[in-house]
Amino acid sequence: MKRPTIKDIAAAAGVSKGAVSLALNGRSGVSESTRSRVLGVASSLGYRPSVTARALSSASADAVGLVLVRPPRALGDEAFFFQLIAGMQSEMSCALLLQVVSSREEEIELYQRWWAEHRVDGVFLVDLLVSDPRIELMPSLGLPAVVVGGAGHHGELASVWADDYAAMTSVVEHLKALGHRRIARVAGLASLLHTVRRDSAFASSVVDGVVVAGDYTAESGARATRELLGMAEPPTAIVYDNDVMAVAGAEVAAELGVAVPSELSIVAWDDSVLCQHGRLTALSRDTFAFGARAARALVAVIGGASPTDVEDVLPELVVRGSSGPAPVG
Amino acid sequence: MKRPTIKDIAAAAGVSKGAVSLALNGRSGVSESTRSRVLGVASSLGYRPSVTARALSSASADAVGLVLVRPPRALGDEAFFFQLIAGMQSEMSCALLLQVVSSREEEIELYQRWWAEHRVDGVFLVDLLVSDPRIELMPSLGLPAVVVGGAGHHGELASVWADDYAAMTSVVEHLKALGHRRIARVAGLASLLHTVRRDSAFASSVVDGVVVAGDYTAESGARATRELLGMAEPPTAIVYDNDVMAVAGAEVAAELGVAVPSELSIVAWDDSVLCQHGRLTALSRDTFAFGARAARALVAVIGGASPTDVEDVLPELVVRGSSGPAPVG
DNA sequence: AGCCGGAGATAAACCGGTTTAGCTAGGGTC
DNA sequence: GACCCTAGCTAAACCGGTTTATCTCCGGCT
Repeated sequence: MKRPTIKDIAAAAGVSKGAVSLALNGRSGVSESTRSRVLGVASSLGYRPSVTARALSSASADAVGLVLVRPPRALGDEAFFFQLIAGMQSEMSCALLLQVVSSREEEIELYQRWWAEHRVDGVFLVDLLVSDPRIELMPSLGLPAVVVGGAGHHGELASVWADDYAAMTSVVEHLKALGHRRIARVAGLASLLHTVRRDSAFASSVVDGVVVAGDYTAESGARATRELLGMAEPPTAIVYDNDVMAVAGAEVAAELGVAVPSELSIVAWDDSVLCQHGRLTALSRDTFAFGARAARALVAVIGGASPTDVEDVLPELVVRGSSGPAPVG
Repeated sequence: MKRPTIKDIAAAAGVSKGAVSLALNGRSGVSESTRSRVLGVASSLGYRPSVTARALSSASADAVGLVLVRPPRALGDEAFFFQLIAGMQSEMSCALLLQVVSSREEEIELYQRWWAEHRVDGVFLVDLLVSDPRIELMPSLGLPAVVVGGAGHHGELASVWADDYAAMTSVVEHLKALGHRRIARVAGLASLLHTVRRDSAFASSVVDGVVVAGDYTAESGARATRELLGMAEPPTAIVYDNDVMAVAGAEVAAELGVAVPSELSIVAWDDSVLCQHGRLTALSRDTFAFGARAARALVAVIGGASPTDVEDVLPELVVRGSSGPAPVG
C-alpha cells in the first residue's frame, strides 16, 4: 500500500537509482530505450516523486509563500486578499503556503526559514512599507520574489502594480468635475507605501484636503466619517481607501441624515460585491486578474527570467449612485 | 551565511549528530550537562531545524492542508471561506497549504500526495458530499482530518459542525410566526451534504415549499429570484443558502418593484459585511470562530486525541430589515 | 571477584530523492 | 595495435534530520 519510491522503480526496471532519476527528469546520461522502459515502469507503478525529498537536495519545493501581517479577525472581511489569492491560484499549478502573523519581524523570520528549508520556491510580498526591509532582503537571500501592489520599481525585484498616483488623481478629477471643492480622504495604514502614494496624489490635486487615518475596518471607517461630518465645514465628498470603510461611511451618513449623493459623494477604493450592492462609486481593479498576473510574474522569476515590472491596467472608476454633483452653496 | 545545521552544532559542541538530535528534542539519552551545552551552542548559532528534512524521516511537516474545489473566479466573492481560513490561522502556529482545484478527483489525488510526501500533518475537509469518498479514505490513509461543516458524525473522523437542520427549522418558524405561508428556498449545490440537510428540514416544516437550485453566485441568486417572483403565486418569503445570492435576490426584487419586506421577506444563510450593510436578516454563524474551532480540533487529532464531534453553537438568526410580517391576502 | 544493568554517548542506517565520480564497452584515429 | 573519447550506466556521497544498534564505562548486588 505504500507509494512506490525511486528505488522500487530501479529494482523493477533493473537499473540503478541514479539512472531512474536521470530518466525521469529528461536529462542526458541514459539511452532512449532505457528511458522509455523506466517511464513505463514508473507509470505502471503509479509513481509520484516526493516533493519533500526533492526539496532536500535543492530542487523545486512545488509551493510559493504568502505571509500576511494582519489581525486575523479583521482579515476575514477583506475581500481584497481572498480575491487576490483566488487569482493567484488560477495561474499556479503549485500550492500556496499561507500564514498569518502579527508582526513584521515574524514575517521576515518566516520568509527566511521557508527559503532556508526549501519549503517554497518563491514568495509574494504584499503590503509594502515605505522603506521596506524586505526589498533588500530578498535579493540577498536569493529568494525569488514578486512585489504585489507596490508602486513602481523596487530594487532588483519584479513587481506587479497599479498606478495609485494616477488613480487617485482621476478620482479627484471626477469629483472636481462634479463641482466638489471640499474633498476629504479616509486613508489606510500610514505605514504602507500605497497609502503614502495616494496621500501625495491627493495632496497635490486637492487644496486644503482633509485626511483622516483609518485601518481598513468598518469601525474606523465609521469613526472617521463621523469626525468629518461633524466638522464646521464638512466635506462634500469623501474618498475611502477600501470598500469596507466606504460602506461603513455610507451607513454613518444615512444615520446622520446626510443624503448620498446629493449632500455627500462617496467613492471607494477597491470594488467588490459590497460596493456593487451598496451602489457605491468605486475604483475597480479586478483584483482577481491582478493576483493572476502576480502569479505569472512569480512563476517567470522562479523560472529564471530577469525581474520586470508589470504595470497593471489603470484602475477604472465605476460610477454608481454614491457620487454626484456637489450641493450648491 | 548559510544557516547552521545539526552537524555544525555537533561539531561546535563536540558531540555526535545523534546526541544533538536527542538533546534538542528533549528526549532521554543525553546527560543534563550535555543537553544544556548543546542548547547553548544551538541558540548562539541561531539554529532552526529544517522542517523539510525532518518531514523526510517521518516527523512533523509543520503544515496542514486545505483543498478547495471551486471555480477560482467565483471563490473570491465568498467571504465564508476567507473568514474560515482567517479563523483557522488564529489557532494554528503552523502554515496552511492551500490549493484550489477544479475536480473532486484532483482533490483526492492531492490529499494522497501531500500525505505520502509528509507535506502536511493533517487536513481539513470542507464541502462534504452526500456520500463522500473522503470519509473512508482518510482513516485508510491514516491521515488526520477534521470534517468542517458536515452535519453530525462521519465515520471515524472528527468533525466540527453546526446543526443545519435545527437552523433551517428556526428560520422557517420565524417566517411562519410572521404569517408567511408561501415560503421558497434558493438552495446551494445539490451535491453538498448540508444542502440536503437543509432541504429536508425545509421540506418537513414548509408545506408546498418551492426550492430552486443555485450555485452560490450572484447570477444564480438573481436568476432564481426572477423565476420565483414570476410565478403565478409568488412566495412571500425566500430563504437563500448564502449571502451573495440573497443580496442579488434583494436587488432583483427592487428591480421588479417588489417591496422588501412588506411584499417579500428575505433571509440569508451566513452573515457577513454584505448582509450587515444590506440590512438583510441573516443566519449568523461566526465563521471565524468556526474556523478557529476546526483548527483546534485538527491540532488535537494530530496530537493523537481520539476524534470527537464538536457541535458548534446553533447559528443565531439576526433579524434586520429584510424580514417582516407577511402581506395580508 | 564476577556479573548484570543502565546511563550516556557514538556510529551508522535510513527517509527519497539528486548529483558527482568512476567504471566499462565500443568506435574512431593514427 | 595502442590510444583516446564518449555514451551509458553504476556506486556512492550528499541534503538535514531521526532512529536504531552498539559500545563503553561505572556502580550495585551477590
